[in-house]
Amino acid sequence: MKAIDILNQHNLKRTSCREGLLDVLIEAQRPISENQIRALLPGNYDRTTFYRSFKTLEENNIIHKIVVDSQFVTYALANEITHRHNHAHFYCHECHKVQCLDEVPVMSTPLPEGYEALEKEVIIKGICPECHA
Amino acid sequence: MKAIDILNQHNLKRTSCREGLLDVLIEAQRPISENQIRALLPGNYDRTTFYRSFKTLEENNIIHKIVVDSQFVTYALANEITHRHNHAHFYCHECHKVQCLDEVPVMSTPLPEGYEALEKEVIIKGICPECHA
DNA sequence: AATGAACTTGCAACATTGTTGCATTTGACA
DNA sequence: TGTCAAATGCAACAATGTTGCAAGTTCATT
Repeated sequence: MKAIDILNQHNLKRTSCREGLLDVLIEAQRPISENQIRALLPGNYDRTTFYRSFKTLEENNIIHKIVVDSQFVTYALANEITHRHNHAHFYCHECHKVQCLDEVPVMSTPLPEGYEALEKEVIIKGICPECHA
Repeated sequence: MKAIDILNQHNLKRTSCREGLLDVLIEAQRPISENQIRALLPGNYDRTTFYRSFKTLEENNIIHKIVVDSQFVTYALANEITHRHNHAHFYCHECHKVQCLDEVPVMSTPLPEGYEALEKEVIIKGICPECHA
């Protein structure tokens, strides 16, 4: 699926910022930060535009945001899996990379009476395979 | 357990900021934000002092930080339960309150080969009992 | 192709959150 | 009470994110 198709599918205008942003995320295949995206993105977009693009894409469930820490936010393409199910994320303390664990099921947590769950964010922090000595 | 005792137990100096901060968190009995703490805290401490106090208290496992969103961070007292086990948090979209779900067990997620989990953050977002019509 | 309405962008200004270095003050303990 | 390490307040700065508005684009329709 190409960036242009995604935008068309959602009736969003095809602008170079949105298209570039999506291209970078498609290419990356894992969650990356705003700065990483900017480094990979040809052209120099205003921060405002960037944030507004993120917002639009997120509202349309095209991308999703992963808040690892208040100072470390990443974005990733949403796919059929991430779209339908909640899924866990892994953050590596060594290499600081974030991964979507699509294949890891997020157990439905039994909540006390009266609570209605709408979304669920799971972030597991530790050491990833690549960083294990 | 009073604020003073907690500080002594951890060999931390008893300063009015730390003591007040802990008093407010003990009183609140649920996670609250920096601004909420400040509103409840007599005296007017510098932001720097506040942040450094949070850091110290967190490093000593006296409090823990819950990042609901990059723009919404709360702090809560750590207790025996939260200290020993991972626990889930609930964020209500209506009243914007955060709760520690001490009694809700966080399932140990089976990770793919090679991943080592050290911490796990679970935030469930939805509607809390009080906000249900 | 040209038009036009609606949407998107860039800019300036601002708000919030968090950090660092340094001089001053405070707490703990002899 | 004096001493020293630790904590605080201040100033300056950095990063992240938002808003209003003027100018530029996109896209469907002539």
